[in-house]
Amino acid sequence: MAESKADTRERILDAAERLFMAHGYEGTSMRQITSEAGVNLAAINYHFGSKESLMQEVFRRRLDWLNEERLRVLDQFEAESDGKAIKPSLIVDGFFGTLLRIADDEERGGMTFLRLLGRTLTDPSEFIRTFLAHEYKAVVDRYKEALFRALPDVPKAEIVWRFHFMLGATSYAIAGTDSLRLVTDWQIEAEDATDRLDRLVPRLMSFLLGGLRAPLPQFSEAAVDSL
Amino acid sequence: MAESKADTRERILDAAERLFMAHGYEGTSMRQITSEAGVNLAAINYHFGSKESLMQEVFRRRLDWLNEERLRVLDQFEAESDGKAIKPSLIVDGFFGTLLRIADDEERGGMTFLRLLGRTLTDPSEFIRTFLAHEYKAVVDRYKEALFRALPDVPKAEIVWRFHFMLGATSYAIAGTDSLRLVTDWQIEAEDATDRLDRLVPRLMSFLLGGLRAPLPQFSEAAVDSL
DNA sequence: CTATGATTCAAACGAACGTATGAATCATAG
DNA sequence: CTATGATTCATACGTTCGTTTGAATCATAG
Repeated sequence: MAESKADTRERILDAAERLFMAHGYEGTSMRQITSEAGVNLAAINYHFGSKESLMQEVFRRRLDWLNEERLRVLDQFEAESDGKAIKPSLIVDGFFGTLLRIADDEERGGMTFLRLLGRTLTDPSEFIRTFLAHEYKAVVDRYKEALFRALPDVPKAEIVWRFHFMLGATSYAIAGTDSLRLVTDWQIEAEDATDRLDRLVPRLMSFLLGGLRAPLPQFSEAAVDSL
Repeated sequence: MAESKADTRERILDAAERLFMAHGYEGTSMRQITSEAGVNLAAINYHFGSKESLMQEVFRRRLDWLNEERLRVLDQFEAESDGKAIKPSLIVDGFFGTLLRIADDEERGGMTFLRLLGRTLTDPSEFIRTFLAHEYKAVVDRYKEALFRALPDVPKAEIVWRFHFMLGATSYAIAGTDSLRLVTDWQIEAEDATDRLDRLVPRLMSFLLGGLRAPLPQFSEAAVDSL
């Protein structure tokens, strides 16, 4: 019984994860989900209550581990650095590297979940954004604090902005991997898929760290005083 | 007559732009649009043919100017640099700065259009992505070429990736300005809105250039040969 | 074996969706 | 002023949406 229940629930979650990634929340119907999962239409409302709750559960299933792992990694860095600030490259890797390495980990959602997450960060639906914001807040706050300590000469506002920029570059890098690839449409040498994934992490890391450590911007004319 | 027609068309486009930005394409109904525009429900199908065509017209109205301006700026840089490569900072400003300065230009769509564009780059809807890709291709190709010449020591594949990352950071910076602000939730000093916008451009430019000029990534073990 | 609670199922609900229609209204040309 | 073509309008069409319902089926406990 418990197995059947868990089975149906997981089949629904898997199908929903894939379809929400491919067509978005509004663009995916419950009939598509239950059809792809091979379960009855009413199963979603029975097991999750509503489409919204299903969406939240799709994320919670993956984010619980991700956020715990991110905190665990940061704890470990802090324990190993006895009092001194952690290197920015380690902090960035703890947050973004931990996320990106899910790509190879089908158990944790793989590329499907990564793309879903990347796209959802800019999703227009109100309840999704508030849910994600709430889910992320604690972890982001800890990483921000770590960056403040690691870069004492950089104004905090600047660090927050750059964290924002890093989030954007990362989410777009994974969400757009085959959507807006058309835009850039690299006639570049066609690295095969695995290559591309293996190399994405170091490539993105270099970019993020370069941006994080870039020279501070010069603001024109007025309003320079507060710096 | 022509005025009334143009008026209705523009009222629809304005309302659609705002609502698509706020709720997404799938999340916005034709009844919401016509209601907000103060026109009859059938007006959209009469003037645009379908909801999809309306969406395309919403973008074309803004992108036509943006793409022309980007090409114009690049042409000018090339003319002024007689033969020599253009500085990366100018190229980046030509592409991303030109975009971001729309924020202050209500005539060209202002923040509403910027947010819509940022969100749409990762939109799940198939036809939207193909439309945008087609609309962007020519301009992106010219800017890529300019970057290739400006950074002859950086492998082309790397430049293409970093262009991708810059696109992501930018679109997220504008799309998420009040959505995922919750995530970062800066208790930082509350710069007022105009300040924030004035400073966003130089802040983002510093970040983008830092990322673009970052040290090249080191790939682990195998597959380093092709570099 | 029987009873009980959990799960699945087919079927239907009302609401909202994008689109189509034909008459009414409008502005202009002759 | 009248005729013509463009625009607006109220209304309806057929689908699809998320959700609900009550009976059928299943697994386990007594």
